[in-house]
Amino acid sequence: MPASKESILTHLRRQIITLELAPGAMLDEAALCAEFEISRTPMREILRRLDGEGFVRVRENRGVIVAPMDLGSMRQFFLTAPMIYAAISRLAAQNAQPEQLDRLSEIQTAFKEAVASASVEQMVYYNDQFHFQIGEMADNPYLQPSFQRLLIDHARIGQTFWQIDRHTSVHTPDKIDEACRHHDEMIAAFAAADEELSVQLTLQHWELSRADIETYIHPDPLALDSLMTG
Amino acid sequence: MPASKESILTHLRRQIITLELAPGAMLDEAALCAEFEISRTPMREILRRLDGEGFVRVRENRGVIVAPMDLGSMRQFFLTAPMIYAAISRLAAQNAQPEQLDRLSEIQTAFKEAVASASVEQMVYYNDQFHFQIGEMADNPYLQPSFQRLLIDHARIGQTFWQIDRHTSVHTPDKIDEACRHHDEMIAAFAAADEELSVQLTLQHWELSRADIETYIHPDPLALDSLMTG
DNA sequence: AAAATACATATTGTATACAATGTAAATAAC
DNA sequence: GTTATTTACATTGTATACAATATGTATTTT
Repeated sequence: MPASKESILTHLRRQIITLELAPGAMLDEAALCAEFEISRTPMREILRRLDGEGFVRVRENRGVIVAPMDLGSMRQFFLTAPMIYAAISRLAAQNAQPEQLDRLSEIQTAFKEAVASASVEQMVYYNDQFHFQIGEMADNPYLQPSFQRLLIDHARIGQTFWQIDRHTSVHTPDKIDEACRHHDEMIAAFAAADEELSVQLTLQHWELSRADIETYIHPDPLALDSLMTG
Repeated sequence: MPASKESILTHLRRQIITLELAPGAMLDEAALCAEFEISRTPMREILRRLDGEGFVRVRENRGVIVAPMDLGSMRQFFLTAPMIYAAISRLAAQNAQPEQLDRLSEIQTAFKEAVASASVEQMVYYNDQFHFQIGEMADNPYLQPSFQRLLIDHARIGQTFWQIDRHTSVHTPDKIDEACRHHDEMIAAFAAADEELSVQLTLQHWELSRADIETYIHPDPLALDSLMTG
């Protein structure tokens, strides 16, 4: 039984934000057709849609690659994210519908389960879903596309550093617990339609993430003398 | 000779922002194929790309329509535009390349010609191109998609009110001259990499546009007594 | 006569064959 | 031995036939 287009889109989006498909990786059209048991026409449509959403890049006559993550856009990412996140958060507080808040709580439950089971991939996925849902709540067709592009790279950058965490065992579960608490507080702020609190919490949440990433970009230098003399 | 895909995209984008294709209008796939002498496959790709860019909406099994302009998103438009415009402007001042500034000047020349020939459609088109180019200069892959969506509706709203202008003869060429002067000053500010001035001019430019539109939404009420007694 | 169903038609979506383009290996030229 | 050019192959793009879905009309039912 061939997969539905919607499910294939979801599957590929997930693979990309969890780095299961690496930035810059070539996507083989024929292989994907075989994998999902559909013909080239709808698969090409899916890939072009993912291009429109910023997940992949379709290059004329030269195949499709997963959207690269270069250092240049990293700078733009840190510059842009807080502004858009704050704006989305304010709008979410203004416009959140009860059913949307329920959905947000559901996602948060799934996120907590992922934290409990220490699955980095699941954590990244449900964290992304959590913020995506906030974007839905904001209900601003102009900001949405930028916000969603930020989420793609935020997930991928986060995944990168959380993976490093696992290897180095440097990881502080405190950070994740704090992020989780932020989520709970944000849900409450949205439900209370408290714009200022929503923005404030969102910026705190961003700062936590930013500082975490920065730690790995600018780590405390090694003690040179001990290396030289030890 | 069939038209190239790129030229078809440009053509349709232009028709949409100049309201030659009205918001909500049905696009007949077969008719477009005949018009541009290409088969359905590449035409469908074009329409889906335009969807990704926010020009049209592809509805599953129910055809393609020009992106509608409802009152609800109008509010979001006025809320969002100044923030994004200011951010793009600042980045453009930071990152503008000489060739990009040359191109911006070229577009401004074309805009002035449109003003001189009083062609509303041409004015809207080159004004859009002018701001689009500023978006290119900003070179921020995260903001670009939101900015471009704002430009689509800004062009269409502007076109709407300029057309009313023509009918009512209420129009003040001063406004257009002022917008034109803003453009010149913005070019200079970008060239000087003066971020603060760029942002300030952009917000002035926005305010001019906003006030102009508001005049038509909230016109001075008619003098009731003169109607009753006249 | 109004509502519901079934049918015919038009439109959209998918599969696939064919054409065009890019890539890489092999040969030729220097 | 290195660089060009040619040629074969793989991949991407396009046209078109066929399948599925929606829409509007005619027929039936109440």
